[in-house]
Amino acid sequence: MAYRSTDRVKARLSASRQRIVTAALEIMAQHGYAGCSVAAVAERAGIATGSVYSHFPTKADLFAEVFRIASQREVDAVSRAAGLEGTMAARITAVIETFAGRALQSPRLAYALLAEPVDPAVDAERLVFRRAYAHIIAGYVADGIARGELPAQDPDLTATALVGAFAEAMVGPLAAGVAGPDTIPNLIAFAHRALGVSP
Amino acid sequence: MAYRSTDRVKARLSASRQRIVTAALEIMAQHGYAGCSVAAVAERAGIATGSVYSHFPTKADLFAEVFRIASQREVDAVSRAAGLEGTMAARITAVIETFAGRALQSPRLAYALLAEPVDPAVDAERLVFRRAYAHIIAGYVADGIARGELPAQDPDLTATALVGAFAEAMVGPLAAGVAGPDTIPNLIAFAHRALGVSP
DNA sequence: ACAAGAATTGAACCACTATTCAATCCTTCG
DNA sequence: CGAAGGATTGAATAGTGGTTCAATTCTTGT
Repeated sequence: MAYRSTDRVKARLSASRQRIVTAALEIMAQHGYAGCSVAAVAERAGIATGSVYSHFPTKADLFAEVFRIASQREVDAVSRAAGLEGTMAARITAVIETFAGRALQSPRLAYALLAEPVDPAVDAERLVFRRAYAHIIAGYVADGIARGELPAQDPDLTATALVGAFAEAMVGPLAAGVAGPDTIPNLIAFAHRALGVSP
Repeated sequence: MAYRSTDRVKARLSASRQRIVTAALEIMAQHGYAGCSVAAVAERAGIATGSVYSHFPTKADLFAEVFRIASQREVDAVSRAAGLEGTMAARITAVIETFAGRALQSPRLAYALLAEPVDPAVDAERLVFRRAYAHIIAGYVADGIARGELPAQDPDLTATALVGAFAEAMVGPLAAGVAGPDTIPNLIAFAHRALGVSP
């Protein structure tokens, strides 16, 4: 027994793995999923193509993780922003401003996460992403109903429908690169009506 | 000049083209876009693989047409149903019942039209489909505002957001194969609130 | 220093499927 | 009928890009 992997090596491996994920994220933000060949990711990470496969069994596994991380970031940002607010109206405003603001900041990445055609295995991760959003919003809706701020409704359906509404409303602007100045306020007004917040 | 294509031949060609489109639609309804290899379409149409290419320059062109036709069918059905109604509330109810009812009738096809990963060139056609829905709804919304049934709002944004909401609310049920019995009524209630129809 | 074994390389491989095309079959018309 | 040209065939081709693996380089413990 002349070799057993040591902490230093383990750290290097983990750093390498991290660099792969980061490289994939950067390429997605720049050229979308379409630009993410394994070779391109490896090159940007500064390793050989084949080395990707000592960290991830398949490309789909790599991008499932990439989507998971990127999505979590978005969901966390929205959750954090909305959590600071007290009323339902303020919360949903924060959700939309954060979601839309961040999407417009990184339009290519947002498009990849929301709508770009991807491998079916990766698409599954996208559904998780959308459900995570819906889950947060459903919590707020249930809360709002309990506090009498909102009329009776199915929190899950409302939340799912709102997530769809937000995503669809952003796809056009994301493709164009900019949103009209009223897009976000209009979307907020839509959401307030849909929730039934008292004006 | 010993040959010039005659009407009978032209009819046969056009019938053949039609059979290709129909075969593609049937396979989509059965196995989704994923099952639609050119070879599979040709076999179902009863012709050789290569013959597809004497009717369509590329697979993407074929499926752009297939999506266009299938989408138009859906949009027409919704438009027809809603057109029979007078009030905004009744119209949007008809839109949702028709859209959701038809989707649940052909879940695999609906999933392919709405959400399945497809070739980017075909994806573009999907956007046209969604915009066509939005356009119809935007007309109703503008009408509703003019008649004082709805509060002031941006008809295009409301319509786009509603289309996203409908699609998102259907994706789960389509994947599961069935919708809970309250999905459609709840979605109708959501849309009524979002539009601001007076109760 | 050296042997054992792990990590890395990157060019070759492979699977998949859209697309092509030489050969063949049909249709038209003199 | 026979020649001209179009339509059809389906096996071969080709482009793409994920995945593999023999060779090489690097690490570790004696």
